[in-house]
Amino acid sequence: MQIPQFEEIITPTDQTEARKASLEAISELVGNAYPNKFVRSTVTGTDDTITALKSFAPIVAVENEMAEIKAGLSEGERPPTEIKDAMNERLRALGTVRIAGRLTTPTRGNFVHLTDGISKFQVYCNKKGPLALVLNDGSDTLDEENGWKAWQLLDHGDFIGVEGYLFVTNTGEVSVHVEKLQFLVKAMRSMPDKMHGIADAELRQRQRYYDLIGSSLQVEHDGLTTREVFERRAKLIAGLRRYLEDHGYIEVETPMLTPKATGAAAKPFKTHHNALDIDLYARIAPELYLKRLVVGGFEKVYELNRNFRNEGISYKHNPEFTMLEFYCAYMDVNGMMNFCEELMRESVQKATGGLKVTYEGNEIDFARFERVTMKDAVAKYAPNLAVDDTNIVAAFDEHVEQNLIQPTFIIDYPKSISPLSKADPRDPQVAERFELFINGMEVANGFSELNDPKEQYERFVDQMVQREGGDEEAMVLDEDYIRALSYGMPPAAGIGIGVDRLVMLVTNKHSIRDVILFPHMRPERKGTSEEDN
RNA sequence: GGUCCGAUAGCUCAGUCGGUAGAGCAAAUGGCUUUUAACCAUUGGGUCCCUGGUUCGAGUCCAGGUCGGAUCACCA
Repeated sequence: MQIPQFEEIITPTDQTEARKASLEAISELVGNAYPNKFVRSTVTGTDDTITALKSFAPIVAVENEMAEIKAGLSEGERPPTEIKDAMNERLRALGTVRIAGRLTTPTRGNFVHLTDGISKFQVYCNKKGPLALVLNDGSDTLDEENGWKAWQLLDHGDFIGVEGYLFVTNTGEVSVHVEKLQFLVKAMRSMPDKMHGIADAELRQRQRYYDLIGSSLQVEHDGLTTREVFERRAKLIAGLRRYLEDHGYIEVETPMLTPKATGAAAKPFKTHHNALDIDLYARIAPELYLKRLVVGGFEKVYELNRNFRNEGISYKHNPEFTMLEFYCAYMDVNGMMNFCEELMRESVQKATGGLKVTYEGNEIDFARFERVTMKDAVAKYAPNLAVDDTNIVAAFDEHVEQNLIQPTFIIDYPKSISPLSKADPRDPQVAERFELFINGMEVANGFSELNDPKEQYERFVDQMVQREGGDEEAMVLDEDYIRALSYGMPPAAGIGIGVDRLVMLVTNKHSIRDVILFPHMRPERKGTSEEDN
């Protein structure tokens, strides 16, 4: 086995060497340069994160008042000392603060900013002191000389913890005047460009941590920072969960490793269980498991987790993607569309604060969802095309899909391509099924669930025949699912929602890889030709 | 998988007709020490993605490959 050397992973450069030297010098001053903890103050009432402190009302008030005063001053004129003194008295009354974070600016001079990844807080250090240096055992000594020495050994990107009092600067920024300095960890590599962040998409995705650092240090932004994209993603997902919980749905987890890959039309990943000596497949959909639970009496059930499909990668496809799937007993396809609209409205509102989002120049309005039959949609966008049951889906894909910008439910799918869906009572060739399209992307797929075990069996058999005929994505017969249905599944509607795509829409990201923290990529390879085996 | 585009310093990017490898930020050294992306001066830093070819000479031209991006196909 070839184990790479540390230096092969952390390739020495002038930057790493300089930082190594600075780390050694700091170790001489403080002992172990990797302390185990830093306890933050609770001036804000809770843990004083930088974000909490930055948005703390008394601090915001001082900054706002200073901004007003400064607006009345001429360029370069300093605010009156009495006013500043009064403010500083208010700030000092808040007590001693202890905050920690990453240095966002090189330490040339007395001022630096610390960030917690979201907000920045300014920190001031004066070599005239009083300044204490905290040693690794937590003890500290008043020692301006060593304290200032340590301060100057700090590098852009290091983590420090500081203790001190709050004051306002001439430019009106509330800052911490450092009285005690504790070194927390050294950043051994240089930080990203502060104006541009990480522009290289490959670097951004392979080293998301570096991208996140870069976006937190970056001075100016167009659109959301990487951090904000994933916070918005979390809010959207929390909103989805909240809405379902509030409406009586229960969250479950069904197998990711399954003996049969079925419940959707897709190619699976295959793996092997050694102890049982059986092949298993990463699930392509949780659908059939969730409906087994409806049989068992879970009337409202949902699962929000990953599906895996062994197919191409594109701006809207990642091999593993997050799907929200849920089922509701006694509901049909129309009830499900209504519920889906409300669910999306609530969640989008929670994530973005509104119902309208701008996506690649289009304004998408989640307030209105249209419902159009597939036949009418094709007739509208390809009026001169003669369509029948055999070519309508192809015609739809080719001529209609990319035109559906505003939220649109396409309804009345051919039954032949909907093997788990009930037929429309008015037309046996049509399925009670919809797909939701937004900005030309399929975002959701739902239907009235077929619950007649005999008919479901026959639909599976049709699929198996197509499979034999070479359609690798035709569904696999699941015998236990037929058995489950034979115990009786109440009428029910179900839906699958592509969460990543919904996140793309609310974050204005063109690529699914920008809304997945660690998207799938080919393994990195060294540029040399020496690798073999 | 097809087509098009790209890869140069830690990061962001220039590099003209094929003729000694460049800038800004970051880093080092010295100065400054209430500053708001970039204070001043000086210095160091390169497998120009890899392999091969053409040429007196290749970052630059050619071929093959690697990785990435866009797009098409398939899928959600």
